[in-house]
Amino acid sequence: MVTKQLLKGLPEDADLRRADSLAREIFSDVANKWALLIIEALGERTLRFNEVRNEVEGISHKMLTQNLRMLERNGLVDRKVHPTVPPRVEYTLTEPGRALRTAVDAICGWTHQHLAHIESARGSFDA
Amino acid sequence: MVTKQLLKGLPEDADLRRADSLAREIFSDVANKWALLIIEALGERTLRFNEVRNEVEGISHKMLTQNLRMLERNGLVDRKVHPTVPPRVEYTLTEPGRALRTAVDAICGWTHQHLAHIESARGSFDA
DNA sequence: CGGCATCCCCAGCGATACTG
DNA sequence: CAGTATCGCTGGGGATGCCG
Repeated sequence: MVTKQLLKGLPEDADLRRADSLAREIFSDVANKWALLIIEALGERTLRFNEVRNEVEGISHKMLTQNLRMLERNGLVDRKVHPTVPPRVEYTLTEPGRALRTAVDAICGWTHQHLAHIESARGSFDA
Repeated sequence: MVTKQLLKGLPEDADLRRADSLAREIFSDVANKWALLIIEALGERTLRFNEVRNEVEGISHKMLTQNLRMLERNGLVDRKVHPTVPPRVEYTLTEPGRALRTAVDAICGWTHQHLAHIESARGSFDA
């Protein structure tokens, strides 16, 4: 199984341990609400900072910068600064970013497909 | 696009607005590190509370209960209590839970496939 | 064993303001 | 317009202890 190391941890080989802890780190970076929503918002497009902000409902200026930095650092988004005045900064998904987006799409799709089931499950549970 | 409403929000129809806010809520529930790791840990298996705890590195007792409750409430995991002493509580993914798991698998797979790329991207960025 | 409640603390986040 | 910095709060989450 491809995820074995991510979950089990504690392989004996030192290189594997390093790779695994790196994988955990990346997973933690990426598996959070804002990061996923930003990736989904970017899609195939190139957006400016405030355009992303408008696409991602409820995100604060600060959270957006933080997450964009993190995604840039991990090579998931490309940040292009145009040296104009006023500044113009454009964000685009890189190839790895687009690859991850298909997984995010799957989650979004899943969410919509199971809305009804979940709503009724909640109904039963809350009773 | 299947995710349009999740991202754009503000549809004019009242029912759509409700559905969309519900979708956002579910997405926020599900798109977090611990929930995804728990789903991945369960996989096709049935695990007891402390077994899940052992599979999910670093999760606290409290976080595990909270997330399991949340997943149960949303109908993603089934919780079965055996009235024995000491108690025995088993958790299993429901059908929707297993469906979501394929998306989580994709993320895990993606993580491993891009380890090298990400590591080098970090190297450049940090310089 | 698993769950719930309580306490407590720190990091995460929002708000605000200032720079290029 | 975009980014950084600072401040202040609140709530997330860890630790602990007690029940069924």
